[in-house]
Amino acid sequence: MIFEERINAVRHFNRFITRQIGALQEGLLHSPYSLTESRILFEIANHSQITASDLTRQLGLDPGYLSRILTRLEEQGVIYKERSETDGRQRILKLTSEGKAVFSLLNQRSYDEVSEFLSELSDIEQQQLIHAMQTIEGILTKNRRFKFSGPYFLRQHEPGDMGWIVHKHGALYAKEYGWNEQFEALVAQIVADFINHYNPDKERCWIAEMNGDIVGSVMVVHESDAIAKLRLLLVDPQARGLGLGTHLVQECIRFAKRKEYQKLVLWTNSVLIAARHIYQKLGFTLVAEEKHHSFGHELIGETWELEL
Amino acid sequence: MIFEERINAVRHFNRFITRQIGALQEGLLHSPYSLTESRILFEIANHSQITASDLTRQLGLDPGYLSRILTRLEEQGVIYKERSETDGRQRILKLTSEGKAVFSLLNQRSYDEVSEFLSELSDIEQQQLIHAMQTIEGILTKNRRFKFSGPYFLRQHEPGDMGWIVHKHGALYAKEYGWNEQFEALVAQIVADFINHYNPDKERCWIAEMNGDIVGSVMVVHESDAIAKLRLLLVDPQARGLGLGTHLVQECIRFAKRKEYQKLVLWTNSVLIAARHIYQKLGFTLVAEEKHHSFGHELIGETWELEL
DNA sequence: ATAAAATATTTGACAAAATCAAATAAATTA
DNA sequence: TAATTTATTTGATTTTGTCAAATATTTTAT
Repeated sequence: MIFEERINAVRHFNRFITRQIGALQEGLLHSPYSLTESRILFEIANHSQITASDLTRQLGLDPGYLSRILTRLEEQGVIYKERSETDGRQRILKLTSEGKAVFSLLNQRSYDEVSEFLSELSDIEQQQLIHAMQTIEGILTKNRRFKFSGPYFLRQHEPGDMGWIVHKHGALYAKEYGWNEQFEALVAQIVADFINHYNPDKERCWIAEMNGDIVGSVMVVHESDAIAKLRLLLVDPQARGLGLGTHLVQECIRFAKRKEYQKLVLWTNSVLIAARHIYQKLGFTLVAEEKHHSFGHELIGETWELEL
Repeated sequence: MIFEERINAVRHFNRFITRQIGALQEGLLHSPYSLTESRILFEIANHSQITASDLTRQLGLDPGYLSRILTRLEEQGVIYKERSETDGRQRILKLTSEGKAVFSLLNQRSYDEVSEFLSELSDIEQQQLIHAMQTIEGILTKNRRFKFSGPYFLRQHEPGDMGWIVHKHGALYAKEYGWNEQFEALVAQIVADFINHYNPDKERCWIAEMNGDIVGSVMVVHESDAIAKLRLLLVDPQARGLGLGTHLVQECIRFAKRKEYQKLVLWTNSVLIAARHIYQKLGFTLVAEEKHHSFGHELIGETWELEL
């Protein structure tokens, strides 16, 4: 197939999917809520700490328009707003118990609709369809030209995120470096400490989300009044190459400066090449190395520091 | 992957593509025309005989809304309306020369945008993407649940369609039955005769379109004042199983009755099982058979008739 | 051949969805 | 401490879309 035909094939698909988009969401349509309202309810239901500005980024909506929709939903008694404790400008959005019932119905209808559609396809067709959808999503998100307003966005942690961090570290390092479950245990210990001693004024965790999936994390913890420690930097393979790792570390540096730490330190291992590059590029210096036998391998641990 | 995960994968893609849809059409967006207007201009530019009601079917728009958009486009001087000669209620929509310039610019911008996006992908990725898009389109259009307002629609022929009929007959019968180029020559002769002696009062050709592609055809020609002949019934493989063949033949029967023919006849071959089924189901009877050597094969020709 | 039904398009009256600019309050940076 | 940025809200307005009814023609039924 020559290049020109490929272009036309893509344009053809664009026209096709534009026509289908209403039909794809039909399950959400036959309800007193518009498609946009349903999308908003879906996001609120799936995040315990979401704010209006998160929604504008995630769904690409105008802030004023969104604000009015949220006010209406609040009047109808499906959501309520709570003043954020870490930032007085923000309002945390949550479903009321009535809202949960409403969402559950919408969600069920959409689920059933897709279920019914899928069940009419053969097993092979189902596999082909899902594989094709994942291929398209993968290729479109990797390519920045198609970003809406950044392919990913950062937020602070909320319940459930810590489990993701542990799971992802365990799975990813096992797969890429062959590390054993001792590593997952170490990560579990770190997040347990973070939760138990969390001090919002001095510590922070960032979660990166892309298309509704969590794709990255990092945290800054209090070591002493002068020293902050960066921990658990992770970028999911599906989000690599987007500058997400750098963005996360920059966020940590800005936070540490703002909170008047004098030094940001971190511990890593020499095999983690991609992470090392980021630290180096952002001005960290390697101050110590030591061999250790951990996670089933011979490793070289490294301590890096950044004067703020 | 278990069934439940598949459902969630599809729903995830639906949310993803809903977000992306604006970005996908970005090339059309930075212009004085809205996405809907651009889609309308695209359809008008690509059909020399299109009407407003065709557009409502193709694009799924409200007739009143569409009428107003068309009036506006006419006031702006990009399109004009012409009374249809075969149906006084219809207005044929066409681009003015200014409209052609406007469309050409829009079209070029959209083309360039996609071209630039594609060129940033590797050859493998391009192939994967296009294959995935075609897979999705194929599976979604075959499944009636996702239809907008019927997966296909019928219209009368317009310039360019006859070439498609010849090409498609040649390619399809060569592929499925191994017929040689003699067959394509015969088809070419038939369409040439149709065009040269076309009598709108007594003859008609229908073209079926689906997602912007032509996927089927059939024609009724005048044999004598009492006898009409059905010719060149064709259904593209991508549209099989939708009842299109039956629909096309029914259209022919209705037309022949209306025009007060007493009999509708047709000639076919015994190997064309699917077509035979349709004729039988709609009341045609087999009145004659004869062996003949044509198109490189030994065939049994059949004559079918329907009393009207 | 004529009356009734269906189709293509237009128009009027509205409602819903979305945009833009400006205002306010809190947090961050210089 | 002042200036800037960010999150949210509000007012004014435009765009987009829906629904029902009207008109002209064509098609179907009798």
